[in-house]
Amino acid sequence: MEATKLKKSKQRDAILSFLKTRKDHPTADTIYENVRKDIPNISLGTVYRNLALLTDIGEIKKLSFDGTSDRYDAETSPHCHFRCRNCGKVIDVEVDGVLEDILSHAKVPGQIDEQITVFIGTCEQCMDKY
Amino acid sequence: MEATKLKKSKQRDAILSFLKTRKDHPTADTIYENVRKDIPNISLGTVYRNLALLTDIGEIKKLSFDGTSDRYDAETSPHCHFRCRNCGKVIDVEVDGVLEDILSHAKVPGQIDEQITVFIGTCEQCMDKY
DNA sequence: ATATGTGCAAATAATTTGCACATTA
DNA sequence: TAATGTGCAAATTATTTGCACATAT
Repeated sequence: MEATKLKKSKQRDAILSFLKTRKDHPTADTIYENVRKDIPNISLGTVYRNLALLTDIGEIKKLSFDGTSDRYDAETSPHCHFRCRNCGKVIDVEVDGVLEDILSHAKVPGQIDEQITVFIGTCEQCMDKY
Repeated sequence: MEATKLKKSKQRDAILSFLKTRKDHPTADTIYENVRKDIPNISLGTVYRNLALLTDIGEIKKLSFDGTSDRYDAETSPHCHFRCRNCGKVIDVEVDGVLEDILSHAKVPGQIDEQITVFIGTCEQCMDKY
């Protein structure tokens, strides 16, 4: 929360650039396993610390879902997510205009900084299986 | 996930009726502490088990937020939530019509069962403090 | 009687943190 | 060289689970 001078770190850079290559909202652990290929002795704690820091400064977004691990997203423009109850997959959903709409209709006792919309259901692949 | 015959239990009844008295989306632990007043030897495990069961059968809803404990809501009609980043409070938001709207605009590769919208920001009380 | 529910305590899973050392500005 | 970042391991927090006993049908 406090303004503190940022120093660059190769760990943070590696975490952010890895995250930018992915559109599937990986967990901290997946990020760890991947960044490790470049920086073998990076620790999971460092991954968590940097993800928290990047989230604080708005470079990335943290997505929390029911029960499971938090996921991270380098795409910060307004969009929604769809999560498959069956396979756990999380994908982006474009809903152009509707977010602004919902914001203008919502009577909220406070100031809104951010809005999260998640659709939950069954994805096409999983529906095909049954 | 499997259909299994439900037996009634006073613990489950107490949990559900307590939850119905609250509009502030309490955590499992808060529910535990309160139900305990009536059923002193109820265990936290039982509270979690029943909350999971009630969620499965759709009697209540489970809300997951950033980092903190899951919260539970006995109000199952469509509505959104507002969460104060500062004090953690979660309150209901009425957005009549907009949810249907967002659903009809969303192009999702699958079948949607449920939709969750959370506004995140600073509540009035917290804004006054600064 | 038999399936389902419970209490308890231990186990798990995700995330955070303290501390001594490393790195950046 | 002073502030910030890291690795490691231990600690914390939330939640789940195994098991023997209790309760509902």
